[in-house]
Amino acid sequence: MSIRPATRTTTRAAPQPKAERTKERVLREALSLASRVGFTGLTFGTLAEQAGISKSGLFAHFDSKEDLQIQTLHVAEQMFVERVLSPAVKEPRGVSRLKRLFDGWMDWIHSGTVPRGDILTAAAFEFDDAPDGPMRAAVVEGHGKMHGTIERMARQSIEEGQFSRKLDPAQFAFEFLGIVHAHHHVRRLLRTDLHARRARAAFERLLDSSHP
Amino acid sequence: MSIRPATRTTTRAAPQPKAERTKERVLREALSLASRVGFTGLTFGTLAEQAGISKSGLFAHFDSKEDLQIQTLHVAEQMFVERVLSPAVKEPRGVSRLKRLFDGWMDWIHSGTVPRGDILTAAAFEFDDAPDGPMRAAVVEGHGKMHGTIERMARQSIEEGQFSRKLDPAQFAFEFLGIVHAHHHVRRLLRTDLHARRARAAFERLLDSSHP
DNA sequence: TGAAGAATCGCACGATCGGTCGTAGCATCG
DNA sequence: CGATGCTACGACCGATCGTGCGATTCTTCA
Repeated sequence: MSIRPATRTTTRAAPQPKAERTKERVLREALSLASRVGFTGLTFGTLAEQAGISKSGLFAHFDSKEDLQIQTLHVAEQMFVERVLSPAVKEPRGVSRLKRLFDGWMDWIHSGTVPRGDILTAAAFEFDDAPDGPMRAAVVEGHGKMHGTIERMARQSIEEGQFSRKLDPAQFAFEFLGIVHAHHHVRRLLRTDLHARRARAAFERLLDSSHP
Repeated sequence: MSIRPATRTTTRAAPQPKAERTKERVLREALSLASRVGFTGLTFGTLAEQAGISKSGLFAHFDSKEDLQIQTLHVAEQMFVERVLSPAVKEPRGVSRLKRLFDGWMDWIHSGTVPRGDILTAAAFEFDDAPDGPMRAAVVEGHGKMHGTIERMARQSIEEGQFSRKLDPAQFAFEFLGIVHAHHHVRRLLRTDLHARRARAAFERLLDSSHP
């Protein structure tokens, strides 16, 4: 929200509070809309309608649809950090931190508040076969960061003696993300929460076979 | 290919070979196109261009875009059965059959021929958040069949004494499909084949922890 | 070969998309 | 308070989408 648009290259003026307030409101609506219809379905027309603003009025805040998508994605990432990552990092390093991350992620997926569902994983699914572009790059970068974070946590678990020294942290991260993504996918495809326990069981199995 | 369109409800006439030849060719092009741009990107305009036929000429074979998508999907499913499922079922029941299924699936994903990549998993990803409709229903049905098949193979592995009696076949199927889907996703997102070995390692780990 | 009917085409439609532009109103600040 | 310039608006554009329709060409078979 505090990101200044790249177009504001002229003598940086003092913040225009009015603009920032509307932009914040619009981005909130954009997040809600994108979590229902995806980032591709995040249309200027529908967003304008939902935010109670004119279509062309949106262009005062976003240079293009791509710009709108990326800014909305960043808001979502910020929320993910606040709600999932930060609480996890407060746990002591090692397995308990990994467990907290997984639990928090599950809660994030099933959260009743905006954004509904795991909008970041949804974005990754949506843009994995998209042509190159800033949005795809942003999604790939987010995935890389997440993979790195989990890998690091796995490595720390080895150092703490909770994971076997033979464990490959990158392999662990791949499987961790795989479980989350598989759950996300089945949940959306079958429109049921029944598979949360399957994901948990898979995670437990992953932890079991990682122990020394 | 042999599917007679539902519209042909009048006194079933003798087959019109010309139409069937064209339709077969068009469906081949549709499969190629859909594996590159997805089923949503499978457009009458671009398909017409690629197949060397006029846009309106396509409507002689397909009632609507949905009809086109579903028929293309069925062709892909048929190919999957021929190339992956049938060879696997030729193996003796039990673990070897499961291994053959997994290996065949991996080969199918990396196959250089049309369709490129796992178009069925791609369809599942594409329509998991789509509004209800015939195409989504077809995708869900395909997923259900696949899940059931793997579940059955896991159950047979238990009966053969190769899997532990405590194993939950449905959990096994969830994780099997999860590995394939995770691989598919990462492969598309990062545009690299490096993660095939990660998927294989995950599958080996799944088998290991399923043994009695 | 010629008639019947299927296969295909050209053309146009209404909707929706991302995006532009000129302008009016209003918030901000000297 | 009044000038400045940001914010928001309505109208509009060109492209593309799925689809309908009447005309035309080609296949098939008696």
